[in-house]
Amino acid sequence: MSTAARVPWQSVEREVLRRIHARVWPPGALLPTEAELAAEFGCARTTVNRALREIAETGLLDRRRKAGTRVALHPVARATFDIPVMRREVEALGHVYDHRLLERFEGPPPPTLATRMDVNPDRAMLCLKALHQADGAPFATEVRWINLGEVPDARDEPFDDISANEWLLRHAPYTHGQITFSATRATPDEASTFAAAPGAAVFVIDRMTWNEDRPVTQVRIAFPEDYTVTTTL
Amino acid sequence: MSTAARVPWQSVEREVLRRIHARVWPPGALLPTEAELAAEFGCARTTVNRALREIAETGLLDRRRKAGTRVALHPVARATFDIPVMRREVEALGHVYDHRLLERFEGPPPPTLATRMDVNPDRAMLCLKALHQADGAPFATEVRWINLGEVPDARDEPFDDISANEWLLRHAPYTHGQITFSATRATPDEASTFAAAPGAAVFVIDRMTWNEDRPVTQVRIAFPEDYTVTTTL
DNA sequence: CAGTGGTCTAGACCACGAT
DNA sequence: TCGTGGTCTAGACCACTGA
Repeated sequence: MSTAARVPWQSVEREVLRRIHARVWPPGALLPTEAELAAEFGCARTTVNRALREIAETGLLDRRRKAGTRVALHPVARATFDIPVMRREVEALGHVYDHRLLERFEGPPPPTLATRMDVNPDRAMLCLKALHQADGAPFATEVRWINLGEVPDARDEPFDDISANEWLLRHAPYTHGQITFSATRATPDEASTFAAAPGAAVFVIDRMTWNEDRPVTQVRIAFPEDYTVTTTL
Repeated sequence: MSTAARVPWQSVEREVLRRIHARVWPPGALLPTEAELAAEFGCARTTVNRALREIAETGLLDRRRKAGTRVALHPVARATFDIPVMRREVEALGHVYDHRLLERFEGPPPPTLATRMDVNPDRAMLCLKALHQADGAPFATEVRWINLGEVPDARDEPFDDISANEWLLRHAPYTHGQITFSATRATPDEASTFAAAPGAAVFVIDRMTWNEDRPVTQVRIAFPEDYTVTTTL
């Protein structure tokens, strides 16, 4: 057997993947039932189920009761990214992390943000503008709005020792969120911060989080042109 | 019981998540063992295992034999993106998809690409430049290199009816790949295609795939500024 | 060494959904 | 309707790793 593996469900997974790649089961093909595969591989159906479920999670298999398991016709590439805490990302690159709080005030959020977060546009939120640095050089800029109705303690936190992101992770739980990647032109502030030409491209990560149905925070992080987000398939 | 759920392992998952969010088990806290939780919830240990394993996959729990299960101290945001076939993405937006092959030739790859893909820089590859359109308007530009040593059939395919991506999905299996997101300035070609100012920002998806250890294809897809990639946490 | 999670098994019941 | 996957259970053995 070419697919040596100590863990049975993983060896089943490998063999199934091998057959898919080798076109033994081409796109659209119907696989044998779990029971049949269990008999073939000499293991319990539970083990086959675990293997097929893992593959189905990657989008390569399409499983439906009664219809059976098919090789996906349009295998969507499903990529998982880890969005680390900025400090850890910088340190993982071998640099010394530092951050500076550039500006801080309480005020009404911009109308578009109030709409996006579904908050009262007249209620003041806490706005923080910060700069993340690697070895003393600008690494990313951050503009953050915090919903003081949900996180009142933020008012008493200076955010000079600890970044807002790290503080929020510890003090303000969130149940779900949304992340958006995009490219845009640097604002004049960003361009000068990054010592880039006016109108240079920046990579933007926009992130909003909620605790149940209550908005917690929204942040826009801008990286200079050479920044990339990478993952493996 | 607030955590109603027909499926037991999912109700265990919800209850554990609830306790994490409610700081019953704050970051760093040690959870009871699987056996203890199984006794508390009145279910089999297998069921608790399934629930905790699912949570651990999101990065919220840290599990180790003997050490037990702990709430992660630095919960990395783990986001999964679906990178669909362009046709489907455009159609999902309610537009009519179309694509045009702009240029096609065989030649040696750029040196940087040959290095990245680890191919012989003297062996010709197939280069395709294409434009993806939504309702007749430019949606994205694509520059693709195909390794003819691995996919010789590509030479005989006109790529006028079917996009290279869709054709490759059907005819050239891949076992793994790499995806990189970045922001950069539009090339003059891209700027004129998108009717944007010279040097405008574009969002770039760079993707390379391998079949086992043999490089299959590399593609750079550029989107105009208003394009975003979004996911939920 | 010993405690904890990781996994396997055999059998069972059930929900979904194609026909 | 009834075949298929989804899940649960009870018990078991084992791999890893902290003390």
